[in-house]
Amino acid sequence: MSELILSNFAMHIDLSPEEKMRIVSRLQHRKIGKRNFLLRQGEIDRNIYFVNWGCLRMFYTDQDGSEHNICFYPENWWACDNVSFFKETPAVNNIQALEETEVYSLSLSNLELLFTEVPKLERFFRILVQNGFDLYQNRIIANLSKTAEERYVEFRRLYSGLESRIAQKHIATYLGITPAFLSMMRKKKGL
Amino acid sequence: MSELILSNFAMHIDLSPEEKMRIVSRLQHRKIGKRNFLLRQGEIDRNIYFVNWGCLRMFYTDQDGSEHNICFYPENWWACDNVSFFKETPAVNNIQALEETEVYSLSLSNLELLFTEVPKLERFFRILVQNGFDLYQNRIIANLSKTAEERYVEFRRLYSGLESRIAQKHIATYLGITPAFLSMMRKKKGL
DNA sequence: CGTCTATTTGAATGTACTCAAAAGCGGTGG
DNA sequence: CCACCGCTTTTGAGTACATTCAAATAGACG
Repeated sequence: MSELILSNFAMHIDLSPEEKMRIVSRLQHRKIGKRNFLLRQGEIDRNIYFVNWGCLRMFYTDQDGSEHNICFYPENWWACDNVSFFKETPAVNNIQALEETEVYSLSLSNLELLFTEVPKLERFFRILVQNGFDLYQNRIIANLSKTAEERYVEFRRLYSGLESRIAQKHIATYLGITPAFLSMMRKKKGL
Repeated sequence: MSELILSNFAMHIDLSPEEKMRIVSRLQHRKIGKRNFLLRQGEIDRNIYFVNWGCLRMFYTDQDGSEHNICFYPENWWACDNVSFFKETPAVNNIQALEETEVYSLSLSNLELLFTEVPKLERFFRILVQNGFDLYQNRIIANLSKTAEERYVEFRRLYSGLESRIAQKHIATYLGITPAFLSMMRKKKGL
């Protein structure tokens, strides 16, 4: 039942059967119904989540009450508000399930225990943070230099297959455009 | 001569005089002339830089050859292409001096040695990475939800006093607008 | 002082937004 | 299983934000 997360670890580090067992024994396991929250603005993010199936989103709510999607997390992605989780400070973002979703989670204290038990994991999570950094940086570059249409194409490439699973209004706020404009763009391009 | 960098460390960790000495002894010291590069697209970023005085910028060059400023680093900031530095992979970005600049630098191997000598530094650099994450996340949110004018105001707040030191075209590409539009905006608002 | 680059200005254009209305779709209860 | 309600998507007209291009002006630097 935890094949996916183990194969995810295997992308960056080799684990012995014993190490795998140690890790699995520390994992919490949980299902979240559609539209339910794993984290709300103002709370401290106490867990890092691995999505086994389903899909999460992280979003920010501005002064006007408009939501802006920062990131999607379909199966095989790791979700958390990095800053809140590692610094143990109130999150500015929300994390919500877009579908019925199953996650494995690790609290910060369990993660730190695991780091002493399986030191290789330090490397894994460092890479994870770096990849997150990379993703954010690419996003900034895309927002600075690309049109909405190019960003849309990039979204489809990054989250291949996800488009048909989530509402267009969510894709629109991820791209930084209005749902109306996304709809028009799709029609024009026959996408 | 290294007061600024020591006060920078002191923002997050307390160091004994001995620890300070160990750190200072590992620092490289260097001056870079205006318009010179510390890192070019495709190279591996071998150092993390602390700006003692002067100003650096990190920018990305797209297919058309247009430059997009990702970040500025005036005095008391740490500059590096995080992903390239920690993963030792070719950088997609450039780092260049906008003014005659003095930096202290640490190679990855020296940094790792320092981590064993002064373990507190692990905490410091973890916070540094988290702050970088935070900055990037705010930038994404700003790009998704704010107008050019609001982003401009945010830039002036974040980099207080920097505006008068650097070319407007650099501010424009940081904001994701054209120099012409920035000029018009400034005039209209009497900013 | 001259050259080169940066900034300003203006007109025409394009990209994306707002608002409002209509159509589509999904879930829920009878 | 159908009908209805609420939310999402589509469509269109009018508008605002930001761009391009070009020319004029101002600044920086050798």
